[in-house]
Amino acid sequence: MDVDIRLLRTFAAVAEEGSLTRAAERLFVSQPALTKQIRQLENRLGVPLFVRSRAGMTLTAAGRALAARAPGLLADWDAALRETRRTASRAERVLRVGYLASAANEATPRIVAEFTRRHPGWRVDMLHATWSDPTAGLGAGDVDAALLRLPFPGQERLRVAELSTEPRWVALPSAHPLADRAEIAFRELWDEPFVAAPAETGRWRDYWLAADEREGHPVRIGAVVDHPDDWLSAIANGYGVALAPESTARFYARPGIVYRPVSGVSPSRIGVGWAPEDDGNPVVRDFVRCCRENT
Amino acid sequence: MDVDIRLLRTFAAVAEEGSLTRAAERLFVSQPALTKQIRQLENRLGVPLFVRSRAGMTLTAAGRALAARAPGLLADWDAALRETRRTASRAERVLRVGYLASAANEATPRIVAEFTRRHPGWRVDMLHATWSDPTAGLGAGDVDAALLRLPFPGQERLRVAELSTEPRWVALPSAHPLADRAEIAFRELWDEPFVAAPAETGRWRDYWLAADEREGHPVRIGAVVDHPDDWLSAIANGYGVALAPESTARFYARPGIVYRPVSGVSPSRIGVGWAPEDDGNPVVRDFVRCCRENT
DNA sequence: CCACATCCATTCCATCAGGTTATGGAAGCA
DNA sequence: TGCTTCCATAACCTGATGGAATGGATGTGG
Repeated sequence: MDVDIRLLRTFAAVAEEGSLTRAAERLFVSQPALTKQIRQLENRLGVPLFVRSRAGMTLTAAGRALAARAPGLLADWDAALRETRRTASRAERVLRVGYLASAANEATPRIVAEFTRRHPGWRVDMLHATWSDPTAGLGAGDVDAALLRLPFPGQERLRVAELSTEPRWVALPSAHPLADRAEIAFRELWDEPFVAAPAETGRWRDYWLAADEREGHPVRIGAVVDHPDDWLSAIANGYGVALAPESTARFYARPGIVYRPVSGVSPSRIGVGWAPEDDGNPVVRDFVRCCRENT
Repeated sequence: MDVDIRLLRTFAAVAEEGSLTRAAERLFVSQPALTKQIRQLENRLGVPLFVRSRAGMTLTAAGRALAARAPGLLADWDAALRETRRTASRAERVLRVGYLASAANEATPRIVAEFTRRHPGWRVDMLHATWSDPTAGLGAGDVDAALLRLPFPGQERLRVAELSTEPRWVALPSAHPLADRAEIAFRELWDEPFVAAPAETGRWRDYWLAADEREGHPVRIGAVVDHPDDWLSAIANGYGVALAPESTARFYARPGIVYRPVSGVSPSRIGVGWAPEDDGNPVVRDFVRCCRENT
């Protein structure tokens, strides 16, 4: 009669979406998998949770009772796991720092060096995040701090200190007609296909498509990627262009790709983030201070 | 990074017992299974939770953090499942009643008939419990009410109304030297091997061994059984004798077994139990009233 | 001092649960 | 009638899980 947490997550997703098909997309599994999971949950509880119809999945009274509790249970559960991880890394004297490829730059080694100088015996683990998680593991509590690009979705629930800004440039295939220009106006890129981050990154994706600075002009998506290497390949292969912070030109120089300054887009901001629970954590505070003093 | 509830239960058991071996016994699985589960939990969290030694399993700091939260999480989880089931059975107009074989007697059909007369459209599901759960499913929230033998472990957390008492008799193999006596004094049975309920039923098991009424005389266990049929077989096969309520003599008459009155033991009490959450539930209250008025 | 008991870890194996793809069936819509 | 949109089912494959037997380390008692 034991029910897996995964089943509860599935249930919550289906209850929210009102549809197996849509929930399946959101959870990145096939629809039949959810059919089975929901039925399994119903069997283990001995209670029907949904009424099936062509219109979708509608909650029964019992389903509503469970749906009302599910978010709280899941949140408590995740909080307990986070707390456990935090305890562990403190006990081991390890500071876990997530970073987005594009947010780690020349300052990073200085920051880490300064931190370890101030905290002998401590180790800094730098954990590389994919673009599908713009919080670089902070949102899930996998890290104690993170070097990020602002803004990102979920920012309200975390603490963030802005460290620096950089102009945004554009990455182009070298064969691109604009590739030999010294500087490019953003409006000239409006009709170009763009290489974008996965859709679930929401606001972050929009920011890098500069969706707000197109004066209503629609975005064309040429490819969706999740990782710097794929990003570079997609651009080199001519699937599209992409905005990128200036430092990317130095860190990800590659044959087949050129980087050019862009006018008419706001600069990118780099920040360091941490969880509100760590406001009083001297180690995290010190790491943030090192970030501030070394950028 | 999703962690199964089962792993948390395992973890809680191991943390409490301080030993894989003992926890394995308690959970009715093999010790290697727990070795694997604990390791899996540690891997998924990326955090060591125990320090292994020949003395057993000792919690690390992170392990203590998780152990502190685990009971609450598990309790919330179980409460949510209970609530969901309760909602379902109310919506379906089904009253689920658990019963111990020995607690259902001649009154039961009258109770159910009276209840369905007062609640047309409702159905009563009678669910038979094994002796390893003297709460007949109430403790786990599987039923809305239960017909029980008092006292039983966990009684404090439930509501109970006593319905009637019955003298306790003894069930003997027909070949037993005492089998042709009209009545037996309990002290004559002190040295007999007894057929007992599983050890995890604690107080309930002790009650049926009349452990308190032996004036310190130790109990001899001849067999452990979980089900009326096994119980009858064990007695008929001469593995031991057992106390039983008088009505058992009528419900479980069988060749090879005789029932005899016993003097010197307290009578057995039958009760109806329900969950405190249902104090305000008119259907459950009515069922309890039907029990009271029909015994 | 050696046999023994007590722990946890490891290995091997059988089983089952979970996922995927492909397909079916029902119902609204044009 | 054909198309789309739901969920259910079937067939298949992989990997996780649990059990039995065994190993290794470490105290303990005669």
